[in-house]
Amino acid sequence: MIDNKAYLFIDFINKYVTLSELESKLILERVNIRKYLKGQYVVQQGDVCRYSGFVISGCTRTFYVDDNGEEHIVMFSIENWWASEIGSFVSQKPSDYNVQCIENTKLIQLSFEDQEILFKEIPKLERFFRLILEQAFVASQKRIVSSFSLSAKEQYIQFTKQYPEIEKRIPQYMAASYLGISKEFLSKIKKQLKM
Amino acid sequence: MIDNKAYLFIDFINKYVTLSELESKLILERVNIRKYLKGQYVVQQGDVCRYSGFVISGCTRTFYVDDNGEEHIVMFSIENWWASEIGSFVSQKPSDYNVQCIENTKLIQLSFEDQEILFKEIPKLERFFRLILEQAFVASQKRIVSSFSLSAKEQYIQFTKQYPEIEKRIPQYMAASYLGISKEFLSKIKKQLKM
DNA sequence: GGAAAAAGTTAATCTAGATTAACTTTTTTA
DNA sequence: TAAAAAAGTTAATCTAGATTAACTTTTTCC
Repeated sequence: MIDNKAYLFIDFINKYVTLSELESKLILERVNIRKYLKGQYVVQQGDVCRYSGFVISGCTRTFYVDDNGEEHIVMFSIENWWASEIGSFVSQKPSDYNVQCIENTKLIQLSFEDQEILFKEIPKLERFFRLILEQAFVASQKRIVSSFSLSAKEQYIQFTKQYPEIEKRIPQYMAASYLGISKEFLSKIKKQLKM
Repeated sequence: MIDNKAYLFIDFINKYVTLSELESKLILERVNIRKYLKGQYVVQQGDVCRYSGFVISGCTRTFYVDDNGEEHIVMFSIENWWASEIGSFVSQKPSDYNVQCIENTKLIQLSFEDQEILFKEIPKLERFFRLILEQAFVASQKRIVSSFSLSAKEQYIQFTKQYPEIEKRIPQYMAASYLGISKEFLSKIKKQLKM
């Protein structure tokens, strides 16, 4: 692994733990950069997620297709965030979700096997992932609470405040899907908010 | 720390990583057992969660009280599970949630400071918590998807299948709160399911 | 640059689940 | 063991948001 902004990944890890030069090198030797075009899939429902992915540039959505064929967006990932299907990655079992690029996207990828090797070589990576997961879990719990305690309008406002960069980059119907409301109703909400 | 079923905690950790005798001893020296009566609070909204807690016996609920004074249950914890407010514990900032015992409950508690010391003494504990958090995060994501893609009735059925032991032990209105529906509507659903 | 596709809007109608309120059953406790 | 409190039920009414369908605007791409 040579250039290509892979250092962004190292910088990100360094926000949580301190990597030595050698450790950074060991990581960069194991990761691959992969480019996807808008619309392409990183993981498809039913496939095993072989790589965990860190977004260097672009944007992905993780979504579930239910029995009625309807899509439900679980998360978006932009620069400096994860874009993998953790459930499938850690169990190496078929994924329940799709991960699709909604912009041209550049990912840093690390295979399950290489990640395990790196955990042995650099135990503090365990700490890094623990800290990341703590954050992710807390955010996920918060989203559940919001969906129970706020109206659709309040949830939309919260979403725009919490993730303004994401809201600007995604089509409106995807925001609706993320919030668990119909696109028509989100349209109505936005109209109300303008007035 | 002497007896009192604290070994359950060690057994639980050993499901994820392998502890030596010495390591087990180091952990047991740091933890405390604490007993709570039904109704008592382990953490109150606004307080900092000083201890992470592992349930030896009993049951807790973690809930949020919204601006209208309504309670929303985020999770239940029974034997062999966590009963702490992770968001507050890891940041050592005031908690958004209450953790209350809904049965007489015995917890293994570990202070934030002691946990950090143990992470240094036993780095594989980082791995243990990473693995636990992966599970918790995946379950949390799944709950979000269910709330979007299933009807209240389907969600209730899923809940009873996924957590039959919990469903048996909690009052029905708490199950409704966990599912994000009114107790009256859950009553209706249960009636339908009986016929 | 124009046609087709994708995204967004509007309005009418519908419905899952909330709310209210009166009531019954179960549990707790003095 | 009785009365008070907590939990659960039932039914009528209400509403946030879904659905449907026709339409407009924006984006894509030959």
